[in-house]
Amino acid sequence: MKHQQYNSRCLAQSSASDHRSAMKEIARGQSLVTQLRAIVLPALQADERSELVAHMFQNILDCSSKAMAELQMHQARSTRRPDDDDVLVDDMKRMKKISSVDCKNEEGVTTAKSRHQHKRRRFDDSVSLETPVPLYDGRQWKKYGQKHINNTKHSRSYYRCTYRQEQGCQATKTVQQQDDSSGADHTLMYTVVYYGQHTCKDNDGANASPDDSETHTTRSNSDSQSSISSTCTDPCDNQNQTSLHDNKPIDDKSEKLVTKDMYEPFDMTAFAPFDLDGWELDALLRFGA
DNA sequence: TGTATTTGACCTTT
DNA sequence: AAAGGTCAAATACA
Repeated sequence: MKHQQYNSRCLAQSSASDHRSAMKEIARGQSLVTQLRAIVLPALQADERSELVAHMFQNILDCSSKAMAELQMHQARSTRRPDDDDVLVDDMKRMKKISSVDCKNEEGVTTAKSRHQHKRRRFDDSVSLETPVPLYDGRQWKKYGQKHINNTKHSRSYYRCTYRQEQGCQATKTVQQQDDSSGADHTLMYTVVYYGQHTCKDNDGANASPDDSETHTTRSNSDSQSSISSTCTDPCDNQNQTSLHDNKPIDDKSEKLVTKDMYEPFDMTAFAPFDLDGWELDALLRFGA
């Protein structure tokens, strides 16, 4: 009996590790497809075929996302131990505690306490990948914070799905430039960690109103050291910010490149290099070179 | 003027 | 107490 329990636990553990390595591979595949898309799409002319290619890239990414979700579900099941029930109970208690303080004052205004109840996220709920194009993943993200992380040169940026409010999509991600990212090939690499699954239905833009199509707008801001665009253009790097396009330096105007509709799969202008942020263009061109 | 981003403050977890 | 995650007022931009 004990032997049987031991065996089933071993099986569960090996299966969990299988899942982890499979998830890693899928994440790697996603990263590669994303990078490939970033190279291929700008090179195509805006015609029906390029739309088809964009659509196919999106489908590939959607498939791998679904596979990832399946694996996560299986992993959650296979690694679940009896004492996890205690954890669940503990979490429930905590939730109750949170909701109990989620009160409003007499004027009906949410208090500071209720606003700032948030649990630290669990790393095992996440999928991380490395990419030179951290925002170019076919999803629409809205930045909600940035934080300097200990022992790292570059700050971490926090993004959540644009459709969080409209559709309650809980997907979030963090993006952080790797400290050792300026290697021999000068490719800036970013670590992107995804938390939660997208439950929104917008990704082909079909359900989004035209006004919603743009969410990722970054700008260079001389008096601030943040934003993703300045993650790679942190104060130390600012001088190095030159456009690699035709090796021309960025002028004042192009320094404020705005990415409009860059995640709109069927809008081919979205993939035009000039629609990319300076840092993205930089990463893209370096990677493509 | 509306919207997105920045950034300091606040909160939870470790 | 330190670190990480989130909020929301301030700010910047189109």
